[in-house]
Amino acid sequence: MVQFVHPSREDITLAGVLAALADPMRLRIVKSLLEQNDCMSCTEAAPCPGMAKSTLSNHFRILREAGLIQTSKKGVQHRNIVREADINARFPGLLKTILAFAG
Amino acid sequence: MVQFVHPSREDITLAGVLAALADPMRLRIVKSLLEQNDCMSCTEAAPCPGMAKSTLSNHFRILREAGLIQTSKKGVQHRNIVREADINARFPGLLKTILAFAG
DNA sequence: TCAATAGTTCAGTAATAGCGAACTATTGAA
DNA sequence: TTCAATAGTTCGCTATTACTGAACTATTGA
Repeated sequence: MVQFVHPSREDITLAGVLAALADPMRLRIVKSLLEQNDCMSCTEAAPCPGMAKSTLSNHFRILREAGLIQTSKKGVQHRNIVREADINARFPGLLKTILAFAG
Repeated sequence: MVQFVHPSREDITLAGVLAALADPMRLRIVKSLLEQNDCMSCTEAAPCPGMAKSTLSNHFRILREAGLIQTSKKGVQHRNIVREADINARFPGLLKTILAFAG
């Protein structure tokens, strides 16, 4: 069983969030997650054409460790949701502002 | 004479801006530049204790190439200003929102 | 002309991204 | 139970990038 690292709300840093979002693919992933409001990684929901599974897994790990998403197991799959409440509590308006400009 | 690379306004990308700001030192540099509204790199204005000159130079280069600052020579020194108008035109509110949470 | 100052560039090392291959965990069916 | 299929992670590799001190360039002023 793999345990996921999720920083607590107060451990989410601005630099960490910005670094996590400073990648077009991860920006798209977060945007997509918010639009679907529930998303399975990899092939299904991730808008990542022709990207290696391991690379995708790494992107999700970076988002997770930055505190942007929460991952839980649901059968074989992983369910990822954006930690909107935590991010908004920590940096009000930041996520919305950034995503407004995301492709 | 060193020529500086400054992307045009429309070449400024969201990912580029976020990547440039996804470093605590560079966030502080930009914040400091805005507060002073005019700033010489290195020792004088940069809030960077004990950081190598080359590292600092590199940070300024990254900010410059992301389109966040404009550098011009003024005698021996370099004058750096934040390209507020360009950033705001491209991503209204983004800079203000991010800097509001910067240390 | 020369020393002092401000920055950049260079070379080396350390850290990180991206990839395929191998591995783990869960489901569902024979 | 056992085995194949599926979803992700981890590993080993290579390629790119960051950090640093040392050397270099450019400008000022004596």
